[in-house]
Amino acid sequence: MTGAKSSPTRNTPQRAAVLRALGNCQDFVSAQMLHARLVTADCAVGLTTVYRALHQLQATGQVDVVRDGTGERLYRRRSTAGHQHYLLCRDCGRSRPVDSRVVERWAERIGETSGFTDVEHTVELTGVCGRCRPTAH
Amino acid sequence: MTGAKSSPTRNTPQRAAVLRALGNCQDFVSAQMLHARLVTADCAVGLTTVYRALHQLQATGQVDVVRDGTGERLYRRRSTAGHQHYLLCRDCGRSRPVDSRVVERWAERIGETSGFTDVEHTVELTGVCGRCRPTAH
DNA sequence: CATGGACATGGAATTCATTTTCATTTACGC
DNA sequence: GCGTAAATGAAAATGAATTCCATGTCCATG
Ligand SMILES: [Mn+2]
Ligand SMILES: [Mn+2]
Ligand SMILES: [Zn+2]
Ligand SMILES: [Zn+2]
Repeated sequence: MTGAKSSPTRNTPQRAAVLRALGNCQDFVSAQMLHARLVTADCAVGLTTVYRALHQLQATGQVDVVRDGTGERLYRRRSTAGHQHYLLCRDCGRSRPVDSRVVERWAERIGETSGFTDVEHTVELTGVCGRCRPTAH
Repeated sequence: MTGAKSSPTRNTPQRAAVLRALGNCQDFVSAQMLHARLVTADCAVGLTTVYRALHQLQATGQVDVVRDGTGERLYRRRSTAGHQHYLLCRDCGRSRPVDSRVVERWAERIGETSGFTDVEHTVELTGVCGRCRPTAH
């Protein structure tokens, strides 16, 4: 087995701050945005540490990660345990979870029949939300 | 309608070279890889031009684009007209198209029922192909 | 209380794909 | 051939993400 090396994690105020700031965000935020907020707010945290914290949170399944159009990673705290996919507004970033059971089964089936192992999937939906839609004249 | 601005395109040897090089590739390649090949081969093309050519090809639906684990964009000439999704080997990059009709319908339905407009989707599958799978002892 | 070592931090420097700039060249309708 | 908009490409800029590394903090031990 690949040595199940539980990431050794100490509780530091910085990590707490990152998690807290993440909790205050309604929607997906980039590491940079998050860092900017933290600098503005009470507890300043280094950008490097923000990235490290986000990596850990991802590794332990506490955040969902998506990529925006430019490839930048966006993070969002995962409330309900479990895998989720989202529909994101390309303009404002607003997001909503979507029911992806159909896709999960589809991906699973491909994993079983493809001859590939460890099949993982990325599914992202983007659109323009009601608030961002230009009202017809 | 959104002004159907047909990209005015002149026929240049560079663009031809990019398209030709792309045709010679079995699988997804990055702009950088493609550029490296072109430099080695007969017809050298500037990196900038490679990027520009790929953008056009993407805009006109002549290539499929995916992102690898690091977010780098990979391109592949689209042989059969129409939308495709792929299962990629994380180790060697080998790819195979997958039947995604289920997902297409799913995405379409979400587009209709979500209150979002212009819903687009990204679906990527990655795994480890037979050739890359470490043989059990 | 030291002392030590493992873990953490964060500013600076680095990496690297992609984009921008801009002076120069080229394709092509007339 | 001419004129000009389009295209090219070298160099510089951009920007997210990572790596370096000197410094700081936690904690188990004696
Ligand atoms: Mn899923
Ligand atoms: Mn599709
Ligand atoms: Zn919106
Ligand atoms: Zn492989």
